[in-house]
Amino acid sequence: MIFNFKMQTFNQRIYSLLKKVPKGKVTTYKALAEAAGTRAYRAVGQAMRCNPYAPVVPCHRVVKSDGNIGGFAGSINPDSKEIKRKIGMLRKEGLEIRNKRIVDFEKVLFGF
DNA sequence: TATTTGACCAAGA
DNA sequence: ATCTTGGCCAAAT
Repeated sequence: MIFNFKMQTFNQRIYSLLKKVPKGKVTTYKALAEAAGTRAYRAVGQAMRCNPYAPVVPCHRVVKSDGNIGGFAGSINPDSKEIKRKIGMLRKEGLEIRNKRIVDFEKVLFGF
């Protein structure tokens, strides 16, 4: 499979919103959904899993509403190497993560 | 067209 | 703190 032209409208809205989140800040699945004018929190997660635009869409800046990390690269297991990579990226952007949680989570949330 | 499935959420027990 | 339950809604099957 080379190209897949499915799912343009919903995901594209999510992607363009997510691209606005600056380095050093994060957003949540819920916040993205609501900024897009919907309550499809879970569909946002699916949009990330299918994310075809790896570098331009910073999926690693999307976390859960309770401050937990969430999934990454198809993995949901917090101890997986994929999640560790996500944590590493966030740390590199200046965020502090302790025990799989964002420190001062509310303060680094990006406001749409 | 109908059912199932999530990188989710919030409230209870 | 952990587990369950019901709700949510777009995508996949």
